Amino acid sequence: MSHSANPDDHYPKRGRVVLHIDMNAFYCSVHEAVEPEKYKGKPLAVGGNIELRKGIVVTSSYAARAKGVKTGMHIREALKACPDLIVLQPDFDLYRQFSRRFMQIAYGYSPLVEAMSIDECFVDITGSKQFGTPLDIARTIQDRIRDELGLPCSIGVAPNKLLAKMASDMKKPNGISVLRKRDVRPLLWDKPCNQMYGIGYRMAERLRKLNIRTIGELANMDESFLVKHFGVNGSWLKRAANGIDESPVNPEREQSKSIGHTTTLPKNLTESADISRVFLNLSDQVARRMRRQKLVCGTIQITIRDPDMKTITRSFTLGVPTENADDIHRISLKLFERHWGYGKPVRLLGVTLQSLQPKQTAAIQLDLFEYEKHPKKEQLNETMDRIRDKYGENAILTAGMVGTDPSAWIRNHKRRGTSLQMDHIRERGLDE
DNA sequence: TCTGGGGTCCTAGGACCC
DNA sequence: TCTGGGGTCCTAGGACCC
Repeated sequence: MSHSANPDDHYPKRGRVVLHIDMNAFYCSVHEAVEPEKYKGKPLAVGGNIELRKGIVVTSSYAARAKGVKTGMHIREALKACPDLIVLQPDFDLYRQFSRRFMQIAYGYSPLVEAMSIDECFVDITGSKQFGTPLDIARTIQDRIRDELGLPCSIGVAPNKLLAKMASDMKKPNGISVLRKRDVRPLLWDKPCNQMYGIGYRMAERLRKLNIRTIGELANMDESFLVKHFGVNGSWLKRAANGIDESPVNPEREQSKSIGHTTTLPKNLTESADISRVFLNLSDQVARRMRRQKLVCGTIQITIRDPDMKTITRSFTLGVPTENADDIHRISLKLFERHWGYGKPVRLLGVTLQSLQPKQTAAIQLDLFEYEKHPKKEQLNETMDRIRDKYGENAILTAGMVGTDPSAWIRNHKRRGTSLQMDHIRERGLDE
């Protein structure tokens, strides 16, 4: 494996070694791993339900990609390109279990694991010499994820997060790529700017207007010129294009800053009864997710999208933070009525909780007496949460949640008993 | 008969306070 | 009649990411 007997030789004297693990076609791969006899090697897409106007490909398997299926494509078009495509509805509880398990494997080689999203993480292995060279460790992790979970992944090995992230992208699926600072010039400088992590469509356009098309051109720009045009972002741009990134791998992901749910409605809605029911279901689900993390929210934001895809948000800050679905429902409706009103059709509705803080600190900061004004309600919340954890979201429904209209689909998936919550990983780290 | 859903971070103006 | 400067919070929107 290693060319040198001493792994020491493969670690920098100064500086870090960072891995970026990127699961390949994650959602589809999970379904293939769980039911290989049905799905292994088949053209597969995880996507929305066309009947409910959610007909978009979220992820597709490599077999499907080979036939022209792409993320973001309408299911209809995907089926045109690949008639034998199997379309599956997403199962996020299942994905979260596998997410946790692959990160746990990485955690065996360093405590510095940062969950970046459900299918990606960074691992700082600067201090992991006892497990071998960086390449040894990357291979071991990749093998174990394949053997123990049945999932493919790509791994980037680099001196920082930015390069590790870009390295994991270079060989898919099942690749391992090393990207050192000296590789940046030959490998990245001739690539267009938007290939750089952190530069999206808009920024690339703005750069193009300044005649900056490649990462190399960006790297060689005058910093003061970039700062003049992009403010503080200017220095970041130049440093990134030169492969410089000091940001640490942070295993202690702070608590969530916001928790939200949005849903595209099966049909545009205008009626108050329908809209109220959708907000009730959204409020209920979002409040439950917040309580699971033992948080309360100070601000409630709603999202409204009209049939032309124009989206607005409106928010309201409470005097006293809450954890109750009915408070959230009441405020959401009030915001909707104040800023939109009935009769104007809406295509999508959402509820997002912000200004989150631990319930404990809220209770201390605020007058405890004021806060515990409704001890019975708190007990009721806890009891109902427990029952629903055990028997599924539909075990208890409040009046008004039930509807023949499919807004109820929001909670229409059963929770598995063994389901592991990403929320908990975030909250307590990986070694709970 | 277009274009899902979950986030983070940043900006910018106005209110309000000192 | 003119009018500083700093700071925080709230609100709305936009860019970017997976």
